[in-house]
Amino acid sequence: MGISERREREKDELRRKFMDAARRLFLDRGIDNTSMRKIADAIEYSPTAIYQYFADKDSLLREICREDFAALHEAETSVGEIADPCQRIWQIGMAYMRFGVAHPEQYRLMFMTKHAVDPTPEDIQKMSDPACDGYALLEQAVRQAMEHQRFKPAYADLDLICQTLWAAVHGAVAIEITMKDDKWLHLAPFEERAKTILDVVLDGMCCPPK
Amino acid sequence: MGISERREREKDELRRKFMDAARRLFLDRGIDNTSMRKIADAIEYSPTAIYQYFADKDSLLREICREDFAALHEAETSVGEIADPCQRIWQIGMAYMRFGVAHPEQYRLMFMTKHAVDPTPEDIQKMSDPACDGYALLEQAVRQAMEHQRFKPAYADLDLICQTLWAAVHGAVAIEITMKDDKWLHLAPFEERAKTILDVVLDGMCCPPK
DNA sequence: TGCAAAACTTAACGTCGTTAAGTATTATTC
DNA sequence: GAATAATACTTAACGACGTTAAGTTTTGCA
Repeated sequence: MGISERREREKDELRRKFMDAARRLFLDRGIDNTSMRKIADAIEYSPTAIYQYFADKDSLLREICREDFAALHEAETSVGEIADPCQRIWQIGMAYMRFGVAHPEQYRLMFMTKHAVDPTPEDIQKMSDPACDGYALLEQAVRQAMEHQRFKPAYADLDLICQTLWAAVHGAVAIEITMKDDKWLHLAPFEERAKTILDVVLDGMCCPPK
Repeated sequence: MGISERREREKDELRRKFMDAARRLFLDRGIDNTSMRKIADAIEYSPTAIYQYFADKDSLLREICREDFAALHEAETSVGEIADPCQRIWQIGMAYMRFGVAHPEQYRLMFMTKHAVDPTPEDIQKMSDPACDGYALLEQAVRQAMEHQRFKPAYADLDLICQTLWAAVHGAVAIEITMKDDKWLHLAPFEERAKTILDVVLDGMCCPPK
């Protein structure tokens, strides 16, 4: 039964080619200027061939998005082990923001676009695993900091702390992505803004190690 | 010469009607589901009639956006005079965020969409006037707080402070707008998140009044 | 009343996402 | 090994989009 396996393999390969072509075009020409037709054309297939591999454009986008989440997660874990939990949060935040500005098109797709996705049970499991999901990773770091009493008494809600941190870094990235070319705004250099917001937020929430 | 004045008036009225119809549709059906054709149809004109009043769809969007900025500014000024400069910043921030979540489509257009606008000289003047522009209003409040030595010594750059505040509130609004319907996220109630991020950021940057 | 300009419409172009029908190619069955 | 069934892919088409060009009606003025 090696035949059907080869067929399977070929299908996977073509699927891969579609996704790679799509991602390439997204990055090169922007997501809005990338049509199904252009994606197919890039690998010399007819536009409708895509629909044997992806239900529609949104599904294709979602699959690419899924891979990007994995990439972000890797960027976040690349900070490695850091003893001080607050320092660790700081580094994760910086990794997040650097990823965002380095991959603006992906970031826009991941966090600035509404997707009507109903996550599969499998997704849900992955998402609560710090080894897979970026948010879970942050949660883990925050939980550690909480255990070491590194947050001021006013900040005791795990979700709220995480979402506050997330809002801060997301705001910084989103503003950079959307506004960096705007003439009328004198934005400070991004690294400076990124570091400042993390400093400020952590300074606002944390207390020194006992 | 009353005739040409009446004509002028009529042009303005029709222009208004196009803009009102456009905004109505944006709010009702979302910005992406609103086409030039539908806008024209809504007030019983042919699709191409619009192009006598607006160069293209983007121009129409920009004009609507301009009005929304005025509305946001009004929301921000409605907090009134508050003696304590940091309290004032807090209130402006809350007004900003409440505006954002109350008018998500507009907010998306205003702050989450890239516009390649070259501001006119007139625009530039308006934008530096706290009586017109929201960012200038924030800047003014921050400047006042600086004058009263309400920021920690580490935070002495006006632009950086403003942009840090902005990133925080923008992040909160943007996450709410984009993610509020996402199943897999347990977002805390918005008001809570909004208040927390302002508390945290101001707590991180400010020191008590001398 | 005739004419020029302005306001508006119709028709069209090239784009898009997507579906349905058709055609090759491949695997399976006799 | 030829006939049949399934798979993979293409062609053609639909209805929608933003926008332009050409045509038509309406209007103001001589």
